[in-house]
Amino acid sequence: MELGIQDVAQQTGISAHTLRYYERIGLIVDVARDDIGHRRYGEDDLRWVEFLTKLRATGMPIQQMLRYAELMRLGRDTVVERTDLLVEHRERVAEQIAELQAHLAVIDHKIVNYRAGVYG
Amino acid sequence: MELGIQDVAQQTGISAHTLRYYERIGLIVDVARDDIGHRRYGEDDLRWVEFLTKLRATGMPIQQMLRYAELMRLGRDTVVERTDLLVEHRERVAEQIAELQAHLAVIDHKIVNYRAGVYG
DNA sequence: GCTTGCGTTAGAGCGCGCTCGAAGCGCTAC
DNA sequence: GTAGCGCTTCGAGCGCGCTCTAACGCAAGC
Repeated sequence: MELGIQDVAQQTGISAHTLRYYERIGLIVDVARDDIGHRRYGEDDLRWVEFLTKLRATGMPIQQMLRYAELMRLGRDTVVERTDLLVEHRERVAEQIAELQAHLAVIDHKIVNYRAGVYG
Repeated sequence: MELGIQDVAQQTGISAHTLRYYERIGLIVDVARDDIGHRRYGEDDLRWVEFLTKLRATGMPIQQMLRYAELMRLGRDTVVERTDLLVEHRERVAEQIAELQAHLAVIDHKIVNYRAGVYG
């Protein structure tokens, strides 16, 4: 099962432009090519891109995603470092969620006030 | 109780540069000046800036914050529209939190796998 | 054989939200 | 009086993550 760049774009929600950009900067590597030079993505590529979208959507900077990608390429010896990286990221995201919830409570409070006739 | 720009910067975590920028674009208006032209923030200003930080931290675009600021200036007739704006924003933030939590679960799963000796 | 359409590359440009720099003024300390 | 600091304005610059353009190639359809 091999996919063209538009297939991957459609399935991941990442534009073809951005997929090429990710490859250029090294976030995606070793994408196969067909006889006329067009990219052919395999299932592993698709899974990788999908994981990237999770990291990005949770606010991981591209530099860190690059580091993670590099560790993947270096093989299983890097599992501990990969785990550490993800754990650190998880903690930042958890904090971010907590902060969002706190701010949301303030906004909710404002909404309640407005509905109760407080005009300020 | 009046505050200089550095006081407000310190209390809100927004730099003096950014406070001036917010004023330039109209997010903050009618800041008093002392006899030599320096800004003097009152308590209302401080509360407003603090509310702005909540909106920003939850990802509200500056254009929308400007709209909200404008509605505030237009007085109590705009309470319904202000409420609508905040309710819409609240919903977006709630969605964003849900999405973050879903992505976090995937990352957690990856961490668990790594710790269980799954190397991929 | 020529148009249409999707792919390729390298590099420029963009939108957002700041962030900084330059030039100048007034106050305080020495 | 002069050095230094912190404030002022206005406009330019920046960092991030794309996003788009230009110029071209191949391949299928009419």
